[in-house]
Amino acid sequence: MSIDNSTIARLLEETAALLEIDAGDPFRIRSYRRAAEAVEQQTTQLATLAGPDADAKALLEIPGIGKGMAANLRDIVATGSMPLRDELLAKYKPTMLELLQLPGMGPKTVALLWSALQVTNIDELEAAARAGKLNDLPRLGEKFTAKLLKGIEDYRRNSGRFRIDVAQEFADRIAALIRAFPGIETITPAGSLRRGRETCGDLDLLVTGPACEPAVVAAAVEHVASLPLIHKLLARGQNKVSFTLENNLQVDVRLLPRASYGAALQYFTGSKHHNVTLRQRALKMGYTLSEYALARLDDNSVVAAESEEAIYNALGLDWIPPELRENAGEIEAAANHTLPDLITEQQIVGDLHMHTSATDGRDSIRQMAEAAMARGLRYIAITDHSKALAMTNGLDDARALAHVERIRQTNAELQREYHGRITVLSGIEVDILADGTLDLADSTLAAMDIVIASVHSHFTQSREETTARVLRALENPYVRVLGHPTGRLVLKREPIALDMDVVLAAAARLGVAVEHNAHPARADLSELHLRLARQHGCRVVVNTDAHATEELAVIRYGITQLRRAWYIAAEVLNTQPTAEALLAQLRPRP
DNA sequence: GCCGTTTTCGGCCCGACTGTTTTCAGTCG
Repeated sequence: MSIDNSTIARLLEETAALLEIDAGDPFRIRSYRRAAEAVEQQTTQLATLAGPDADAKALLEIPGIGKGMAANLRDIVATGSMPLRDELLAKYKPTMLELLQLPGMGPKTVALLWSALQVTNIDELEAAARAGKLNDLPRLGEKFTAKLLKGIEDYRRNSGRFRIDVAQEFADRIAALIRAFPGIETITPAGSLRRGRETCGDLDLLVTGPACEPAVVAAAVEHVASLPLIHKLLARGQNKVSFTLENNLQVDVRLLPRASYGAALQYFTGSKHHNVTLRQRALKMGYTLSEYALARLDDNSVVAAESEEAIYNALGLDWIPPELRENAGEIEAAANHTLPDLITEQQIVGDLHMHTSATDGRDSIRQMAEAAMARGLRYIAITDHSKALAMTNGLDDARALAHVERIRQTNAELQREYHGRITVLSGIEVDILADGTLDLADSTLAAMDIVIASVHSHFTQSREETTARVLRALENPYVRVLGHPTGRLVLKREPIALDMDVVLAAAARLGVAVEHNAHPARADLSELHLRLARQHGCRVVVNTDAHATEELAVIRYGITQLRRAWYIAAEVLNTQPTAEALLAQLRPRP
């Protein structure tokens, strides 16, 4: 099988890190990093673009890829490596790259430890530190050693990122504690939480208000540094406090004056690459951009600082929604006034995937419907499990048909009570069996408004087998939605079990809608797949897959992913105003 | 190694914090 984009990106990133240890030209290193990111963001497979019979110019179209990098990419596709990487690996050990993950360890220190003590991996580093050998080296005293040993311990115990909903919960709790201090008015989570990434490596909280003015900020810093839920205080400066929580989530709190709120929000929201490009743009215009202000280079006078919008506008740009700030073309679009009107949570008026107490859900049909109505939805589909999922009390043909009757009845009652404000569609989530057939009879499926087909079992199949199975299921004319297509868990970096390129193309051709599951634990379509789905012209629905009324709230996370992938309302089917309009957009039933 | 309202050379983002320093290098975001 040919090499995939994320592997290529990893090799480039690895080369950049090795070059750094080798004290290579910082700008050359940056270009390798930039190329790695560009590769990661491509939706087309580079193996084909850089293959032997590909158009030589295709690679050069990608920003950040020039002549030299294109040659590297062709080498990687042909041989699985490239000369510079091989050369560096002959000199250094690949395990040295892991040392860079430890706090306080950068390329210079890794290089120093290697040349002085021949340290090549974490175990050797720990042994050297415990033996006190580090203290003889310049810059590395007792404090450094102690910090490093703790860092190694933490790294071994937990080197993960946190799901966005978990990070959000802690952000809310910490914000409530900080707000107790008089003179604090606004607390905004910035960083990857504000940008809506699937996971957060750490938490950035931006605090402002009268208590954050320079003359008095020390007291507020003291308050933050002594919060009860701090597990370990990492750093505390004039206006910054860093600490970890019991679960090892790192929190950075910054207290900044109101006058520079917009600049700070812009700066700490990132992403890093977005900010770098923005600052380059500022320089070209004779400005300098920092966390305090956009200022003129010549006399340092402030051009904009209080609001993000003022800063972007002064740079000749429309305000850019945080979800798009990844340096993936959003700055050009903002300059040309072609940023899309991203889809919003309010535009989603239906949810086509949820479970009830008939199978493994917690609440009744009526409870789910009323909760949905309270959230402003106009239609939902009840889609309980079918029999193959025995542990969920899945429905067989007879129970499924009886359940449809109950859904219809409940719908009729609700229609009367609420004068048509909510419509409950009847549906089912059927399992795609190992051979690609479904576990309920077609005659049963014919009774459903919505049939979602999902892969739930037989994960021992190969990627090719699973793909073939899904393709066969899509051929069943009753299937209208492909449910959580990848079965992916966000924090488990398992290889995707499906060839999504093939699956999405088939779904588009057959008119089967593809579900983007909104729950962060099951966020099936990654941003990359969402972009791919759009390229293929897929119909997309965003669903909660709720198993209880309160889970309907997770829709916001699904919307965020859609926004990050630049979706507008027209591209998502459950923005259709009514259940009838929605059904008309789905694959026609036989 | 990339790139061009500085276009084939000479640029390439900014500031805070830490430790072990008596003026700063390295790391981090």
